[in-house]
Amino acid sequence: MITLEDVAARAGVSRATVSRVVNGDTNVRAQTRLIVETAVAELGYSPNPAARALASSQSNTLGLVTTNYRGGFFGALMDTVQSETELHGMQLLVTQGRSSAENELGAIQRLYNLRCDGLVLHIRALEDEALLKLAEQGRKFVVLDREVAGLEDRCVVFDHRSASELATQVFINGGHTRIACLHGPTSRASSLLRRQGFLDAMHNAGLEPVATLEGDYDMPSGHQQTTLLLQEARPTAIYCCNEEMALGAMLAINERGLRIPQDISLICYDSGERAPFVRPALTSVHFPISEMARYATRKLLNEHCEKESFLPQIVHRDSVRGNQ
Amino acid sequence: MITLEDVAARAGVSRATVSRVVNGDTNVRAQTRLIVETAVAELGYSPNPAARALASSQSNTLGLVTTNYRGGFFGALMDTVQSETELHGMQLLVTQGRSSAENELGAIQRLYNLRCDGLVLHIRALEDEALLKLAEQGRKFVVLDREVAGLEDRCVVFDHRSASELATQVFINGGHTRIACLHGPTSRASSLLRRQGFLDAMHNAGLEPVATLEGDYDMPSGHQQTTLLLQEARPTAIYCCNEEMALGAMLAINERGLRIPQDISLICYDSGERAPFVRPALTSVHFPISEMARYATRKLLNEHCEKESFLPQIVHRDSVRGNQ
DNA sequence: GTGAAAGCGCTAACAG
DNA sequence: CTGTTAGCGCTTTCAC
Repeated sequence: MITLEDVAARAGVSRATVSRVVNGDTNVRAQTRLIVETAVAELGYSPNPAARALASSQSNTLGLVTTNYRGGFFGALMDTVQSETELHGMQLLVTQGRSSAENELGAIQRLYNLRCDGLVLHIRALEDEALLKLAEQGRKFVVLDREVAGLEDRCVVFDHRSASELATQVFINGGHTRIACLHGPTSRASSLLRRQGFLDAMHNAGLEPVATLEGDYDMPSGHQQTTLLLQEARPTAIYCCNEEMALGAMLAINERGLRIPQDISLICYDSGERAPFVRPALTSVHFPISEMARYATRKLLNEHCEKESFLPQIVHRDSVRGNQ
Repeated sequence: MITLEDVAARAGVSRATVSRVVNGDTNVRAQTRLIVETAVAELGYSPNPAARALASSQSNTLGLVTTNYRGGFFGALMDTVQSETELHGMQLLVTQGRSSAENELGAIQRLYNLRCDGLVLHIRALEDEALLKLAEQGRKFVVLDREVAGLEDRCVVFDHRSASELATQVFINGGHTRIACLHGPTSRASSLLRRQGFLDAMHNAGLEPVATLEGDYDMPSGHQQTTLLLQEARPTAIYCCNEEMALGAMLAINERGLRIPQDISLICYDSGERAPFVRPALTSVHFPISEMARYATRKLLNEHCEKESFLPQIVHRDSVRGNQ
């Protein structure tokens, strides 16, 4: 392995100087810099991260902990956070919390033991107090898509309630009155918010929901709940709080011999993975997880980045009937 | 930060001894071990990976490079490789090759520069020669789901041809004669193999394919190709070379007012993400990527693990009509 | 603008 | 079985 020493010898300078040019220190004469740079190139030198980390007591590593790796927008999330991390010349370590507070905390501890310089947390199970305690210990982290009281400045949030309200409003504006909502587990704060947005919009329009059904954010539960719904009621519009459940709902609607949007209109929460690709393409309310993840990573790396807020937006596609 | 030194002082032993117990060296008296262990626990000591890596010139890190992070079975792949890596007390670094030879090589180099002890490569674009050259340079890696001539012992492979043959055979045994195949890009070796298996089975049965169509392994292309197919021909069975295209095919079939399996039977290549969850659940030929990934990781870590081979298996579900 | 020197926290011989 | 002693390759004062 080529070391700093080798490069220094080749260039006829000291190790300190090589270190300076490699790290972009400006206090080096242009000529010296050039000599060193050629030596680096000729030798194919690449700094040893372990030595660097040891000497500087910075690992140059960020950590990402998510609930799980499967489905949903995990790929997009990881992609975004990693791109941003690499843009800063750092590397990313990723771990999953496997949907339990215990595992999530374990993952976090592991990452800190690995000396990560900071963590992006996209977790659901771990309680606020644990996060608060971590902050007290001086740990550096940001929380993605979750509001923690007392940690507002570390949280990158999205207003799920008004996003849902907006989505529901599309139906209402289109003249729909018999509207159902298929939401996620009531054990999750963001599910509750999404449902609330729906209820608020209905209430403000003086409308009674045909039904509010609870699913698991997966396709089978979307299919099952919608099947039950269609047996008992005759909604003209269904609002699905994520894409997977919307796929399940589509299946159930098709099986029943009903058509979208002629018989039933559909809007879903959009992570951009599915909604544009099914037929009919689903009208949705966009959840800008990538943008949020990018901002979260920047925030972690750079204390003073200007505050951004993320507003829900409707993406009109082909699954809604009515005078939009 | 608590160091070895601190623990040594607390326990009244030398640093070397602490290092031994932390690393599970057996040459330590039980009593000494106990004292050290309590000191570790009381102080909350956790070894500094950078220092460790520097001193031992092993990073304790494995790398995984994949084509991309989105869809397909990436989540399962990453999950499996990481679990196996952590089982060995190591950590995993993941990068994507973004489907170009250049990027894939870049990702590999980056990971080696980061001093990864070994790499799991699940890549498509990079040419065999580049891989051969890497091997010559003494780089440690295994190749997942790809056969590289001259590197057979580092490759974990699956017989895509016979998997496809097996799948097609299910249709044939069921009495189908008008069978079409929707395969992936012919630029990819494994796509070609999957198509070949289909053609072989048809040929052996003395049957002429209704059509062989090329898609992009994504849902829109599955939808599009199937739509075209149904305009021009009337197959009773379609074999789809991945799940996403099968979803697209299902949509097209539904749109045409046809039913699965009454009018058209469907079988797909199965990565386990989708096929079991749609309605009707899709009969498929299982591609055991998780098992293969686990084996690949073990192989990377342990030179002498017994050879495993992975055989295609049919998972019967509800999308095939006929006397199976 | 550049060099000398002192570690960063750990592992790995080598003694004893 | 345990301690001593060198480094691992780099960053970082502090002089010059």
